[in-house]
Amino acid sequence: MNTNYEAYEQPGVTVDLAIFTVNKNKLKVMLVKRAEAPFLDFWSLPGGFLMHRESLEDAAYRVLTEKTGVKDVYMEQLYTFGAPERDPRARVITVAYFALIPWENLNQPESNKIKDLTWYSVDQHPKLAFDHKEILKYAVKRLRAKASYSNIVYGLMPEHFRLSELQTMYEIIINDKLDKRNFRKRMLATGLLQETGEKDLTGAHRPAMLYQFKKMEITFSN
Amino acid sequence: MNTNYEAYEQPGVTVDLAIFTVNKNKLKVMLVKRAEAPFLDFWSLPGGFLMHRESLEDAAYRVLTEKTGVKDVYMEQLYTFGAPERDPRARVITVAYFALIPWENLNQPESNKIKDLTWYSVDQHPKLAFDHKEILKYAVKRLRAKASYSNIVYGLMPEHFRLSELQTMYEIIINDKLDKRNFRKRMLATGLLQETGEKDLTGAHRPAMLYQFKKMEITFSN
DNA sequence: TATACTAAGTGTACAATGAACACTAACTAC
DNA sequence: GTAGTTAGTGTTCATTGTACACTTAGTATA
Repeated sequence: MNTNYEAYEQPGVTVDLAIFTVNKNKLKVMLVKRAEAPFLDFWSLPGGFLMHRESLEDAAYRVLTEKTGVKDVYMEQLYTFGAPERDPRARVITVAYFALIPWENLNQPESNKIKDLTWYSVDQHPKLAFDHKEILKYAVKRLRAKASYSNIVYGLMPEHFRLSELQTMYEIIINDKLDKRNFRKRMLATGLLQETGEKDLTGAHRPAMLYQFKKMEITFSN
Repeated sequence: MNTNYEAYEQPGVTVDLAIFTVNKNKLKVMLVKRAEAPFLDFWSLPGGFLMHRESLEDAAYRVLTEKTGVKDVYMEQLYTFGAPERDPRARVITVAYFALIPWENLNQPESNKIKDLTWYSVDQHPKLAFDHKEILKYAVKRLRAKASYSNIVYGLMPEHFRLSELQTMYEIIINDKLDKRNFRKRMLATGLLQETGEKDLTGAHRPAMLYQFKKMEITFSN
């Protein structure tokens, strides 16, 4: 590695986040409204500059916590975008992360629907600043891919849930219908689920057993 | 995204490459000897600072071509490493790439065994500068994983090859033995291989059909 | 209080895929 | 011409994935 530190004026380094949740049967992503140029008043993914003594992951986590108030969420590095003209004012490269948050864990998210932060359906969002459309597209692709071979979807579920809710979550992410019996067989066979003993008595129908995840990492995360 | 460009002194941005090849039945990675501090005389992955009007991928490709003289190789972004203390002198974040080159495509690689560039077996290499040990480990992990669900191994094969050579290549990468008949069935079933019509007559045994890849992209690359 | 409505919960048969396994063919060397 | 070496080829069995329909347990309401 060349260590001639003075050779080039160094680019800016930011992190940007695709923070996903699911609400009303739609996969949604957090967008914030820009308050300054460039792209004034455009929507963008939340992000920020990397601080001095901060790792990339810490920076991403900082932005995440600032915007959501939530800790202890699933997050992973997505990709680093560095096209020379991606920011019209200066050379800026951005390390993109994606994160998953259960809708239930967001603090009164409806009250956040003030003008500068909101949740948009991923397939129906406004024009985005910078190359954020591309970043979002890549994040959705990664999420959909991982949903089919890992248990990443767990990151979107509340503490306790019915199996039918879990199935619906999978269906929303992979955008396809699943067979109920096969789904249940497969999920229970993983050994990652645990009956809570409680039942969900809402609705005019047979009550459902509530499940939770056994405490462990999300598998196959890399 | 915060665009207060003047807020922080910006870190340096480099690219580093894990360039793999296979020779003498060993997976090898290119290492270069550092000619300056820090880590003077340590071995490291080849890399360099990002230039002004250059995309990250162009920078990686530039380093790759400088070091190998080879174009038209498989390369993908691996991960971005940004721990605050990874470079003892200044804040530097690095975007790591990995690349695959068939040994046959390297120009007289033996003559490169001058003191500052060589190929080391990935499981038997000297102490590396910076966090390059971690980067290399991550790259090997990614390569091994992808070998089992994609045709990424193609990137290591010469133009024409015997099926037994392809099998050996897989075995080296995944570090396990494969069944000959099942392997051939599976490979031919992909439809990605084409007989060249030529036979390899070397050796005191039945000659082998030579194959080539149909001209197309490596699939499942992301 | 009986009937309609709704989502929960359950098993089996068939197809597709993956894994194990051994002999014959075609050449060279001696 | 005999020994040595790698190329090339199918079948059986186990495992996994897929398709598919009825009964159960509650609520709502007539």
